[in-house]
Amino acid sequence: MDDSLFRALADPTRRKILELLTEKTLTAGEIAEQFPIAFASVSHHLGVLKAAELVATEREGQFIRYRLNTTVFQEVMRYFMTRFGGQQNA
Amino acid sequence: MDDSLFRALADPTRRKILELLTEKTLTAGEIAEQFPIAFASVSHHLGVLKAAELVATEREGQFIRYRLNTTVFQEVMRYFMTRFGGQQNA
DNA sequence: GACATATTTAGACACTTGTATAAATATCTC
DNA sequence: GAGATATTTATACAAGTGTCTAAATATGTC
Repeated sequence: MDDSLFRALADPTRRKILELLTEKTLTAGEIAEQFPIAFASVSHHLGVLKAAELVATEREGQFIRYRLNTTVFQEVMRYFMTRFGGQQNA
Repeated sequence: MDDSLFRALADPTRRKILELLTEKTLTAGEIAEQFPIAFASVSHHLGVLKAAELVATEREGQFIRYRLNTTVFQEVMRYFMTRFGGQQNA
């Protein structure tokens, strides 16, 4: 399991970004304006999420649109299910 | 969702410890001897895991026995399932 | 109590991380 | 091309993290 994945999830701002993206795709600016930190800081977080392949991007003119990469979430869930999720309760 | 939980999961040594504990409960020493780092460093990791309530402990004479706390893993899985499970984002 | 074993805690240190501001890059409109 | 908007990259810095060695605490044995 890739270390960058869990490290990316270890920051609350980044998890909030991911949660926003479950609603709909958003541009970098639309994401940034929902946080009290500098745009450049949000951009840094987006870079971390992208490096972990938790999100994917697509340029739309001057905007860059972010969307969840659901594939990687399935990997995360499979990680937990196979190792810790199994039979002990459910 | 508690931040300490994801931070605890963000280190590969700690994830390995958790995986060891899925097999069976282990004492601190039994865990530590499986890693190339100092016992004190493993003890630190165990403290992080315990603070995140991913593991629980029980004293057994001079030993301290660690076991998984499956309840918290269920919370992690529920987090992923409810937010990112099974929805497609165009 | 004295000593050995098991484990944690205390400092110290290098490295990483989240943030900020400023500069750079990309695209659009004129 | 010039200027405006959108976003990233560069740089710096305080705070956090993982590791170490050494010291402290807890238990068991004599």
